Amino acid sequence: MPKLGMEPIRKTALVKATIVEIGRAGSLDVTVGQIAKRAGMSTALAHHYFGGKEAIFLAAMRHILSLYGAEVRGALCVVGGPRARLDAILLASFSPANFRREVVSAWLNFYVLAQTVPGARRLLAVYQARLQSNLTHALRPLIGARAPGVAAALGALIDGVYLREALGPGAADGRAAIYLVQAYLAAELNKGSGA
Amino acid sequence: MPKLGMEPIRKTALVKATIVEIGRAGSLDVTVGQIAKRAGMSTALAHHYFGGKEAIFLAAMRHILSLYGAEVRGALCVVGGPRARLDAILLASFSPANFRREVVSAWLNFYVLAQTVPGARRLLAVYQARLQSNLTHALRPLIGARAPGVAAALGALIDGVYLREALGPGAADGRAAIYLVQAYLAAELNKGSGA
DNA sequence: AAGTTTATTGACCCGTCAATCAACAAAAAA
DNA sequence: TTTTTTGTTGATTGACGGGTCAATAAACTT
Repeated sequence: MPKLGMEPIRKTALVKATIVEIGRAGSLDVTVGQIAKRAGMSTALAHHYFGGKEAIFLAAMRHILSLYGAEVRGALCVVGGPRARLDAILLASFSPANFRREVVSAWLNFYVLAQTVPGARRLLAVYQARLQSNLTHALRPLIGARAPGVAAALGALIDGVYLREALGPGAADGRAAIYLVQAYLAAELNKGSGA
Repeated sequence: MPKLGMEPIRKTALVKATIVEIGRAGSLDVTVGQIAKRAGMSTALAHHYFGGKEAIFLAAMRHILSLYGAEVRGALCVVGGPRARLDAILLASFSPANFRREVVSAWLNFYVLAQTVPGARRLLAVYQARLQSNLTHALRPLIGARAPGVAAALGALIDGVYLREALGPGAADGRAAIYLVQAYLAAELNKGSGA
């Protein structure tokens, strides 16, 4: 009973199923069969629409990234002042959604993939550049020329804190992460006015 | 021509071969056969000494971690003042050895493994606790009670900077990483004396 | 009605891989 | 010297996984 216009539906179903399965496995050791089954179709169909396993993974990564991007954009377009913009970025970066098991697993494996798969590396560069740009714009009114450097550090700090929070012993707590990064921000802003 | 006392030799050969192969593959998609071949023995022997693939991986991770620990200890035992101790930790953390492809790959896959393999998670916790302890001890004379909090941030920053440097576009540059972290340190120390 | 495009699958092929085992070799112990 | 321990491997196995393909069926076109 093939209905027409199935392609986008199947593709998104596969992408979502892929993220879930990566979360379950904690790695990319996920078979096309598992993904297809969870998405409610045959393995052959998954191959038909994506052409191969790697393409499925990349589509899933793109999806994760676009979700995060949307969250940041959404948070940014509401608030006004530069300081509030920074907080909005932090809030979006450490939102509970980003600490779900599937998302954490996707990110970690994304890093692994970025070593060898050019597509993944490009995607990662896009994410980092966007974060850098957002942070720099928000920082510029506060610290002027020092903005790019601080933004770089801030971006790295966000990644590092995320890593530790996600792999830490207890349940991930976004608030603790935000608090920690805000303390760094306070130090940098203070330095600007003090020196 | 079996000589006696082969076990430690074979085991270290396997561990080193494992790290090399992980670096080559960029992932844990490495067969016992590849590892054994590089180590100059049969797959059966690898199984004989380690009992299974996961045990080989964990041994390799332990090796990476112990190398890093030794590097830090070595750097620490030479210098005197608290500020110099901090720099020593940074220097060891961002030494060229840590940016070799195999080491980067081992770390990234270590993170992935830590999600699901308890042994890997424990190992990671040990590393983080040791770093935290080293940093706190070095920071205490400089900023007193604020030391633990700043150490946590510093640890996260080190991980984050490492990640970006290792996955960045160009060749990894430890000096840039050190410079970035030192800028953060300056801000935090300045804050302490300024407020 | 005949032909084309889209959707879909079960079955299959080919390769790979972790793990096992039987067997052999040399040194050490008895 | 016989036995046991240690070292070592080739061959095998059992399972699995990615990818292909032929075949089927519904919808759309002419």
